[in-house]
Amino acid sequence: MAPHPLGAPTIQVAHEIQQPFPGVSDNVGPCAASAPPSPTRMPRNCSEAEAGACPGAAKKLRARRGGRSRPKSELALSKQRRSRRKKANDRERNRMHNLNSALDALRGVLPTFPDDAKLTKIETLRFAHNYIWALTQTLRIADHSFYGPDPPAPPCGELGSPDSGSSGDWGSLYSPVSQAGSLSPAASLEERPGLRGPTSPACLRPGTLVFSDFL
DNA sequence: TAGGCCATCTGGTCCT
DNA sequence: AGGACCAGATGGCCTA
Repeated sequence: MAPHPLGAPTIQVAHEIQQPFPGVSDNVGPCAASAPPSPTRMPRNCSEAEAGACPGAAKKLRARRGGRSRPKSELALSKQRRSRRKKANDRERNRMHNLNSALDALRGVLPTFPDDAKLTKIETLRFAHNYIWALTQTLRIADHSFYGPDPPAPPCGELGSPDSGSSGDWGSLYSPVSQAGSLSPAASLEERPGLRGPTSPACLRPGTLVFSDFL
């Protein structure tokens, strides 16, 4: 039940989910909000070596070394480790389930046919990225009534370019109606080698690009 | 059978 | 201390 691609600008939320994306607020950490998630997080400012120079660091260090904690037997420690690991596994599983729920919610608002093969995770992200870009371009074109300069090349560098080499073609974007039609997955259905079964709209440019151009 | 996708486990790092 | 986040490893399932 995908909403109309060009429907109301309000974000449609998955039915059983209260928040637009479940767990989003939980996931909005320092990385999500401000800085992009780095492959390796930067080391903390106050390392053990710098403990003396950092207020509170010595206290933290003492706590980390378990200065006050009661000595435990090897068995108890082992049991505690297993228990903690099990709980961490549960949390991690739940976290991934939440992530998948958000991904499903995203799939739900993307214009695909109900009987389409489920988009993979990476396909969902790339498709959403380009879909948003295409909608943005549509709005921009509508705003400028085709008087403005050519729209910039699709910002698809990282997620896959829809054909950045011919960005000028985007100046002749279809009307919203025809775009809605172009969003039909059928447009590039047979041209999507990477995806099993039916496909989803690739580039919102009917007939010129295949889905894989976006991935 | 190889390759892609996925779920899960795991240990490390950072944050509260 | 415990939770959140992340990335690597592993094994199962499916398809070409």
